[in-house]
Amino acid sequence: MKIATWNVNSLKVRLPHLLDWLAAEQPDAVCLQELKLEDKAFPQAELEAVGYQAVFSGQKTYNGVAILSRQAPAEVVRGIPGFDDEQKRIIAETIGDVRLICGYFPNGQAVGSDKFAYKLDWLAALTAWVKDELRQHPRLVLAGDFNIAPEDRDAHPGWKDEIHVSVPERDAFRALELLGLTDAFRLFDQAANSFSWWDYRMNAFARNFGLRIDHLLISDPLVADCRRCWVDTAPRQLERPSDHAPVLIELTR
DNA sequence: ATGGTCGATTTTCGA
Repeated sequence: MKIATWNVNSLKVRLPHLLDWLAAEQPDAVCLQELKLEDKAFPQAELEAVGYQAVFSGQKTYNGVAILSRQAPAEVVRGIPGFDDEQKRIIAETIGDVRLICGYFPNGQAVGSDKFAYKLDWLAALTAWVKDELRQHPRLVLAGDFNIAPEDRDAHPGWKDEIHVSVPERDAFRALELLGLTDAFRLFDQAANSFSWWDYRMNAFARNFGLRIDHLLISDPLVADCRRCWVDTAPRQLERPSDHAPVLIELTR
């Protein structure tokens, strides 16, 4: 089983890249973030035509998440239960015996800002909910754009003391790991300076000035089954790309 | 050197 996460930064603009990429990689499930479209504009027919069922939670202009899957989705949840939020950032479903949670974590803008406070509140609510989810679903994947680079090696050296790498954000990431989740990427040897996001500005991709902020955290039973985790930089090299690259895991079943 | 680039919507905002 192959599961991916990709912040597409406008599904409308990126649909051709997504369709090409699905054909090339043949993932079993894909978590998408930053759809930036309303549900009525979701390209369901185009995705069904290439063999993917979709569940989605979108809004105009901002945010928006979806999960594509070959298998039929069950137990779909939209938003963090009990956390009142107009921003569409969470969708979850069960495929087979795997619980898949797709999140577009708040950016946070700047350390100490109102949006930063919202980010930390959101992370606390997410963590409490995922703890419950893990009790009910031992085989669980939490995937998405976390907007957190968990360690110094996950940020290019010029990115210091800023949003995405602050102590409170990294502590929140650790709190998710302490629930019994593992950063699948770090189960394996990886090249130095492996990132998943590069700013559109200042030629950041060509200079590999990036951050690793897109993650798949997996529960212990899935750690035993995980054979590979990698960033696919190919779509980031295309014309008019998303600023994020997809990240994938391959499970033995 | 306080810029730069995208995407959706405007007379900027969020990333």
